[in-house]
Amino acid sequence: MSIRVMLVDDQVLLRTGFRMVLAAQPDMEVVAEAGDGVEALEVLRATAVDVVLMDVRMPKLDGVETTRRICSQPDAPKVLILTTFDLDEYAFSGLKAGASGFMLKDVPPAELLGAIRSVHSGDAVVAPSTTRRLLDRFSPMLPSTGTETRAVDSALARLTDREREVMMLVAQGLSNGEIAARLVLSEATVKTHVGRILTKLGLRDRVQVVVLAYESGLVRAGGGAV
Amino acid sequence: MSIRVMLVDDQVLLRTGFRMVLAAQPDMEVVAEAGDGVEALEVLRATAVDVVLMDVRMPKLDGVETTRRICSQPDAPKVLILTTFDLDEYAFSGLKAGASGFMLKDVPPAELLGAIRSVHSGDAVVAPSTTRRLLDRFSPMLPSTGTETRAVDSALARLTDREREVMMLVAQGLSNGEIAARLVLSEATVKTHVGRILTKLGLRDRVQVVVLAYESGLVRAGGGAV
DNA sequence: ACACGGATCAACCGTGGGGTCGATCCTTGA
DNA sequence: TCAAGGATCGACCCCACGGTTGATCCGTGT
Repeated sequence: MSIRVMLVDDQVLLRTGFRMVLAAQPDMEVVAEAGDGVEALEVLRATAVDVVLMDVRMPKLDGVETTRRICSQPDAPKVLILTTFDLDEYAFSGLKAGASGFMLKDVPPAELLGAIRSVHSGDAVVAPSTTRRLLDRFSPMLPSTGTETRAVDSALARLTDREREVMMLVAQGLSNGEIAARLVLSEATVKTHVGRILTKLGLRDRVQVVVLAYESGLVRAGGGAV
Repeated sequence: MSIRVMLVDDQVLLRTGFRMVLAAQPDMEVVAEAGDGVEALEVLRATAVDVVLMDVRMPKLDGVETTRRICSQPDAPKVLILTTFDLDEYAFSGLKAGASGFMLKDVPPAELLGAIRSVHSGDAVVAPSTTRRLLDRFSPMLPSTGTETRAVDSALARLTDREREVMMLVAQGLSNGEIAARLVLSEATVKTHVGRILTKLGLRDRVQVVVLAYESGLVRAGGGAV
């Protein structure tokens, strides 16, 4: 089945150009268009879409906010943000809003098509020049606070939040040192946590932790580790 | 003037493949090769190079450390890191060490060539799937549907039957001794097999083997392990 | 006949991981 | 106010693990 693409941009000419390029692709089709954010949200309620090409600067509702609302919905399409300049803050805020990619409007068609396919298959795409700035900005890492803990196993439930957090990283194949760096802790602390995890779960070593993490559903295959 | 490329990888076959691809390009030439980090640093002292294609897993001096030393020098060439999988920390630590890019070894040649040109012109390039994880790390929770079994499958196919048999047991959390008992072998033999598995798959330790086994579908959750 | 890859084993060694004990700091709640 | 549990860190020890090298045996293919 072909990739259903939606174009959101206030410039009609630009939409036309993109439609031309996409029309030449056997595995893509433009199923919807919109000239601003409000219109985009309306159309999306009535149309099944895989990938949204989203402009940033638009009347009524800008691309970032539109992206946020789209991505907050269940079963949301992937959003690929397009903009003319990359020296603004739109790139980062757009990605934070849930976009899967960010590209300049002047990319070669072939690269844009590749980006659409990457995004559609679940990957993220960022323009090379933007990537560098992203890396520069985020190399000092932040303490992540993703606490979406559901009721799991009785044994797993006995773990503290912190221990479960460490366990997730162990289950991704990280060493104690790497976990310490990621959480901004000393390696000694990580060893303490890992040791407690092993004791509480009755496991021998971190290898078995990984197995249990997958078997218990704490971690699901396809989580992006590979 | 054409881009002077250096290949650093301990697999001669892989170097040959890359050399073939690059030789067909009018704007590129392979001016140097090395099989490990130490050799790479030596050669670099005597040869002018624009872009280095660097493997991560190598004997003597790994790709990350080699990259760090290269990039710490004035007038250093750009380093593009290549690896088989991206499930480990190599990507991040490589970029942190000063690399300008990170790509999987199984990228389409056209994409690799594009990456080399991007890096040479000063841009940063990161494989799409890695970009996603970079983003995930800093903006919690994005829908992830990693479809990236190509590289895994090809590398997995390089394992012998016996190695795959051992890998299955490793993936169930067994120690080398337990595997030896299970297969009626000496522990030394098991260690040999495990070592080869790690080398062939480009992994660091048995923990990552478990992760890969689940992520690649070699093992599926619900198998009654633990 | 020979080369080659796979399977088997051995000895060495450095390191990361796990066990144990102990310590401080903080929040929560009785 | 004090007890309890969680989070953080350090020191120590031991061993499984992984890297390296090198060896033998066997089947396949040239």
